[in-house]
Amino acid sequence: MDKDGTSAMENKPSLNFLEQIIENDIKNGVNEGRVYTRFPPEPNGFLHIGHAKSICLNFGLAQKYQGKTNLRFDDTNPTKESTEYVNAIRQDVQWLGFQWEEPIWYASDYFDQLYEFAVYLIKKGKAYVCHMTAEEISKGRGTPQTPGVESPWRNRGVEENLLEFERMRTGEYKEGERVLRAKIDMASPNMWMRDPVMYRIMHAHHHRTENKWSIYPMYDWAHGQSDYIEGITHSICTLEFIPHRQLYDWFLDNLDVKGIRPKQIEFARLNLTYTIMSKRKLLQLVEQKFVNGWDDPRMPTISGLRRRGYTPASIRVFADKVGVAKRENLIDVSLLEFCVREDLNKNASRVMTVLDPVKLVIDNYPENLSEMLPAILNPEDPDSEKRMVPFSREIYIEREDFMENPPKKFFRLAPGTEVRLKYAFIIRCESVVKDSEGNITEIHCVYFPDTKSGMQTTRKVKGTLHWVSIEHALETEVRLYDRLFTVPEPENGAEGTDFRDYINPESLKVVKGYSEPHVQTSAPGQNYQFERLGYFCVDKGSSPDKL
RNA sequence: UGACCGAUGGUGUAACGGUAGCACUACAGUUUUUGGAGCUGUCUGUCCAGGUUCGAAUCCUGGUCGGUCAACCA
Repeated sequence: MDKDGTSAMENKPSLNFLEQIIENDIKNGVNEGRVYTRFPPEPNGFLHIGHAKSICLNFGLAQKYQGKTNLRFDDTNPTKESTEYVNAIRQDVQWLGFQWEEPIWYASDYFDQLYEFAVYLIKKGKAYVCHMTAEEISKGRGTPQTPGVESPWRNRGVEENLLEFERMRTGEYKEGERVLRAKIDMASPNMWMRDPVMYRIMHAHHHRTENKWSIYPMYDWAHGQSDYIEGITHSICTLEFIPHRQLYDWFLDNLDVKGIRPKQIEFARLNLTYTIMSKRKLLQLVEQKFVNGWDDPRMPTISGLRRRGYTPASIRVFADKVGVAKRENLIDVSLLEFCVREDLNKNASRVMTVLDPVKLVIDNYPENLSEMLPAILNPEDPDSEKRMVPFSREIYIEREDFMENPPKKFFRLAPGTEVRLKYAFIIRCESVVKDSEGNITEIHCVYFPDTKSGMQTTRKVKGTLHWVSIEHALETEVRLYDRLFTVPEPENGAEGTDFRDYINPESLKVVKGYSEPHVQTSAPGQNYQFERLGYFCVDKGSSPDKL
């Protein structure tokens, strides 16, 4: 027994490090034991599978500890952001199955408040207006090994700073002429503490505040304060923000905040083999038309995965399985693929489709007869609905399901052998017809009427084939998606990365096939697990030529 | 050459001083009214060197290796 009175032998589910931090905070009554998280995307692109991990983390943690989660758009850089992205992101979060606390927040909601905070810091002598150029500031910052030098404007008076800051706001200066800086420590070993920029001048149109502002807060100045204003307790972000944490805390300390005090916690972002996860590069793929938009089914975006046929549940399970820790990771994309397969195998409807058809004639089946045979929509689901499949004398089977000279372990159709047609009868191959070049054009079989699916029979077969009645077949275009990239990832950096060297030409194939008529009545976006093909999504919601 | 973060099989992740477990991958077998389905099994792991301890993946010291940081991006 430990101090809590619980047995050490008990099989407690293990907690990840975030859960441990939170449980610790709850135990110690930090922020009254409340858990309030937020998901704070910048609306400058579509969300991808990496964001999905963050979404599942933030919303999942709040759910687990009876807390709440805000959706906040970090829209502090008007030149890169748009309402189009805002809408796409909202849709993706909802589709994943999460509901944020209303209303949706925007960092731009706090521009006035942030301005007041900045004035407060100026009055405390903790911030100043600097006239140096971006280049001068960067140079003055020094290097990680050597201290920076102080700006000549660093020690000017409060009144002058106030006046200058006001002029920045009213738009008197051109972009780059002035900047508001926090007055911290030019010799700090942490580069982000060497008088970081809080505001820069941008004469840009903002998607929400329009032309009201000519100064915009930097991420560091906006983020922690936004967290504070919203009452966020645990501000979860990725590892590259670790050096920013000191600054995050400095701002909060110097604003003398009271009440809920947010805490920044970092975790390792998701990396996937064969998958580009950088928004900048995804934007490049879109802009340079390597793909047809952010929601192209070959993209690792949430909307791309959705169109590809991924289910929200499969992505949530994936996010859970990859775990969360502080070390850099590279998850094998096959884990993601495993998660969809597992979900779809359990839940997706089945339908028979033949992609590379060869005609098969059942010689002893009546010529003008056809019958409807009952089939299960999903054999993995005991409550599965049934569908009726038409059967007739002439059918298509997959060309690869027949071999004239089969090797030993070939259990499908060959001259003289018997197989079952799924949901139908056992047949035996009697002969084949070939064209002048020796290609098989017809396979002739006999069937055994007393072997209809569900009947008792003593005949044993080693294989079962899928098939489609020619007369009833529906011509379908089947889209097969493979991974977009065949190598792990194009070299980092390199503005001019030529994706052509990496793109898998087989990443999208449109194949003509024949399906049973059931497909016709199905809903747009319906997932099917095609027998022997894995799954694909019948995406009737968009026109095929869009791809 | 500074500061910070990290290191457990091929890939991830657990074990919180007491049997190194789980999942994915790979491979093998088995099975089947189609499998990229099911079932069974196998392979591979605590970065190194010291120390503390009855006992170390875990604690300490020192190394090594990897990552991050010098946008008026987020």
